Amino acid sequence: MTGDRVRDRADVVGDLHEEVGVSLARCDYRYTAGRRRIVDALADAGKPITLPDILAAAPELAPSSVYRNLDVLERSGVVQRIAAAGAHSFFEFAEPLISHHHHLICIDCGIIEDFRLDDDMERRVDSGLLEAAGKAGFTPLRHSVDLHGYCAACA
Amino acid sequence: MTGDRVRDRADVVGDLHEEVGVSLARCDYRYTAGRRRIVDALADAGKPITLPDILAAAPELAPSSVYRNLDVLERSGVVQRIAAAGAHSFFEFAEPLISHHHHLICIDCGIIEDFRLDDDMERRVDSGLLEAAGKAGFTPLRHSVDLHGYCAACA
DNA sequence: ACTATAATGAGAGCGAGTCTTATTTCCAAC
DNA sequence: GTTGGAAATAAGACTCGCTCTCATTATAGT
Repeated sequence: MTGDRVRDRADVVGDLHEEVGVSLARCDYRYTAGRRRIVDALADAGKPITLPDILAAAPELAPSSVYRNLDVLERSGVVQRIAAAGAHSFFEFAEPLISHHHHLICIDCGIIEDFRLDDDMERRVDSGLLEAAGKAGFTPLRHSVDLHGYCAACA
Repeated sequence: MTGDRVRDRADVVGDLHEEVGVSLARCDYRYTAGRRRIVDALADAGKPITLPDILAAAPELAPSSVYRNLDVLERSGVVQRIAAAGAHSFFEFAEPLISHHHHLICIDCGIIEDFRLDDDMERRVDSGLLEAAGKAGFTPLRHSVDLHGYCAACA
């Protein structure tokens, strides 16, 4: 029961680490303890977080190393950066490590949360975007749909 | 003929300036020559541009003044800032000065272009987003749909 | 174990953007 | 017109998120 749930979670996290390890190895990067700590912090958060968030979760890490490793993880397709104006960037797992989703961005406190569109809607959006891209001679790789407004806490 | 076309364009730009002036006045800001130059640069570009772009179009402007005025224009609802990771922010007219649209963002050269979805698609996307926002206790103000990939020049 | 290669950590360095302050411009009242 | 007060400007100092450098340390592969 409780034991099983813990076991399950450990397995899921174990799978995550394995997938990350494979992604890193594909680019000739090593999966070091520091990188594992970053991945743990991202997994624990369950939403996009900033460098200070990561340092708060793993104070033993050197800021410069975290920046470098986030860059390595981004290059390996493990994490994705979300740019914020005049503030810290946010980081979260990239697809396919995390299922396709979009962002709720609070224009007051800056927090970013994930949300999913149902498959039908997602397909329609995607085909609409593909069409628009084709007309513009654009080769699309991915799309992002962000909702800007006030989160439950700031409303 | 040619004269008429020029006249028409001048009228459109005149309307733009008038609208901007009203927006600024509503926030007790003045519509100065420097701010007008920025608005002209944005109008001439017809797509999101950066501070260096604005300075290239209007070298007589002081960078600090342009930054300050972009901030004023953003506060007045005239322009909108588009954050870019580790690079200059992009600026363009906000709605309703420019019709609702989305962005094609080249992940190679960084250029940003506008595109429109047809009204039907836009409505569907919007209702889908509203529903998702409601579930999360989020109060949405606006949405952004960006397509990331390679532009015609970089493909 | 040995060696080549990658990763780390501390701090210097970079650059986009903001703040400060003295000066100038604008508008309105007289 | 002149004058007085409020807003805008310009130049540069400054902040801060982030990257680079480099000496040191850890990690494979042989």
